[in-house]
Amino acid sequence: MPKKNHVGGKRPAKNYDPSYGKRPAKGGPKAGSRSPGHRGFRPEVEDAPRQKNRWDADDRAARSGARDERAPRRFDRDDRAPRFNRDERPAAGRGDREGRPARFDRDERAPRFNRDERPARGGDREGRPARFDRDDRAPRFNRDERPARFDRDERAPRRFDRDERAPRFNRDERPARGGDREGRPARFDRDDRAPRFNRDERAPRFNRDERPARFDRDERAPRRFDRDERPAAGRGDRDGRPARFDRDDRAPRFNRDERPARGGDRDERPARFNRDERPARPAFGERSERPARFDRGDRPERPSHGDRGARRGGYQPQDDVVLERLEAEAIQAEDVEGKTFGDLGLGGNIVNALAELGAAAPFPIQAATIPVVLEGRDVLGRGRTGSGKTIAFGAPLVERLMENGGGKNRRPGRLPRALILAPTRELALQIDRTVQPIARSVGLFTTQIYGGVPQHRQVGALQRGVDIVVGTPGRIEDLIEQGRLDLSEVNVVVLDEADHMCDLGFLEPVQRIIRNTADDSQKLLFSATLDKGVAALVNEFLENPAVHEVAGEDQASSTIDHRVLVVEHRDKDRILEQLAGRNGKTVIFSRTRAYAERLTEQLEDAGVFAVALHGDLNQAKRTRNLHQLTSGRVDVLVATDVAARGIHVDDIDLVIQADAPDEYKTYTHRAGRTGRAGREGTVVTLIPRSRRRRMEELLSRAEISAEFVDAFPGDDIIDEIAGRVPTRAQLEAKTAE
DNA sequence: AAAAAAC
Repeated sequence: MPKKNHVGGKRPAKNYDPSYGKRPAKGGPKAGSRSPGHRGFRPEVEDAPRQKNRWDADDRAARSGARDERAPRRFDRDDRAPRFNRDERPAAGRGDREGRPARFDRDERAPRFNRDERPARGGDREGRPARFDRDDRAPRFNRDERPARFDRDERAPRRFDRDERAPRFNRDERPARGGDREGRPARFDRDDRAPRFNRDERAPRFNRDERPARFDRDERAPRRFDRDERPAAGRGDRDGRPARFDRDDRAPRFNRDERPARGGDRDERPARFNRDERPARPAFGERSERPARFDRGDRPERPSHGDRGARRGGYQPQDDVVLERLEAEAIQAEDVEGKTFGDLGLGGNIVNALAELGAAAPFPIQAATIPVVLEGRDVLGRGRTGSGKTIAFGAPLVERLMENGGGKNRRPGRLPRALILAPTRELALQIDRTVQPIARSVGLFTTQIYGGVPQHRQVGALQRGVDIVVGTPGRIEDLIEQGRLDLSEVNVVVLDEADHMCDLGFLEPVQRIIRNTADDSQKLLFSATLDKGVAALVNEFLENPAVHEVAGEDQASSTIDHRVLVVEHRDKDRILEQLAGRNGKTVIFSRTRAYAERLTEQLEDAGVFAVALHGDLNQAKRTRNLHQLTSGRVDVLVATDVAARGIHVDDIDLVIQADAPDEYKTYTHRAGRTGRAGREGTVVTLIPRSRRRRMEELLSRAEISAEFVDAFPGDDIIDEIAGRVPTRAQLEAKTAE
């Protein structure tokens, strides 16, 4: 330290009084050996003549030395931090900070990203990997924002941030720097930093964080989005807990050991709570019967909404039990007119929160299920895509917690009392964005528990105490197994996309999770395609469920126009380009991740900005790319079925199925990304001639009628579907021909 | 057969 300061400082001894004055004074063996030999004495002796001599004679040496240190400051803030940190670390106490190196890496990362991205911007995209290009795109739109965001995201979340505040300054300054890069420092910095610091630090880093750098990125990005997307919500979490988050996270670790103890309490608490709070619950005895009934019937093969509505009570005997009740509870759109959320039994705060969310008056499915959920009954809700199911279960769920809660619910460390499960992370996030504001309006907290991001934040939130957990099965079960998530006091469980949650691969984890909730917890199952597939869950967990749907939800009342284009395989790419190169938000579905990826690149090459969404992307990219569409920075999203269900993006007016779906339910859900809340939309499915028959059958099962048309690149029908009005380029082209 | 869901 002193040496550096001295050399770098090239200033009068004043600055070094503390260390300098002492050394010579001590004159001890150590001080003497060091300082006198090298800089220790020089400075003082030279002090008098110093400045001049130095500037002249020592100039070069000093400067060279100084450069090493100063250059970094000016050019490379990244460098600086690292160096200073090095020196400081020992003092700071390495024990805890072995993790720090990570910071350095972060600093370096940004640069790296920039490098890759910049060239891309340059316009050499073609040469690069498809993935990079995508990343670049965002930059194009967000140039200014990205770099900054990445940096912020990475550090903010970290507990190290506090210590690293210096680095933060760097962040802020970097952006500017980014601009200057080209001129100079960029190269310098790169050479200096990355090689040395990174190599050494990286290895250790992996150990510390446990995760590779990539994971870190993922973790941070998501956060950033949270902020952007959930201004209110994001802060909501922070209002009470903000700065403490990091700290809290650490504590959790220590608490780990303590939790086991909790486990012991679980058995007791849950039981008591449940019994006391939900005495009204129906007896278990009936379970075995009802489920069975549900099992038999519901929708044997392909029951149609239309049929149902048309012939009430005309169902097969086995279905009668369920269906009859269903019919009895079916709500007519007319019945909803004039009703308010308050009329349905929701409190003022919740009603206001809903209004702020844009829900002024209840939709049919909401009017149908909210009162029943408030009664405490198990509910099966079926409302078509975009009909408002999230609020249908979210609002009454919060109201229920309020009724059963009381002040004791705010105590730190309280266990969650409601659980909402969703099949994808994006959907879980989306649900939370709706439920959180509602919960916050009455002082309740929610937290998201899903994979792909570090768990410490999630665990920290749980330890502080939350009322509603929203998440995906994997991470939830993981945390349960770790003893960090106790669902024993959960007395309301919601399964969104319930039928999908009963699919192979989901069912068992979901069952195990539900078994961790209170025995008599209220179960709410919702889906646009709710069918007998949920029998497995209904049989085991639901009691005398009320089944609700909205009458008249058939294609005749739909706002979606369905088309099928029969195309030659070789024409597929060009037709997709023609379709996607439109104005307006478009979602393209592919059957595989690889094709989604390839198609995204292909569209890029064709000049159509597009982003991908599939399970091969890290969570940061998934979140970011989806946000690109919602924010309007990009109009085209190419996705696998990860985006088929539940995802709501305003104003998607065209859904393109580059690959036809295999199941009618998949068709229904994909198509449901458009035509939401009564808006109009178009769904176009591309199929090879050989698939025509199969497609017709699928549409029949989905109770959808669509026009089949042979199409070739350039055909008017394609432009028509894309919503192009024959003007501009098109007219010119035709004129030219 | 694929996709999703933990690390």
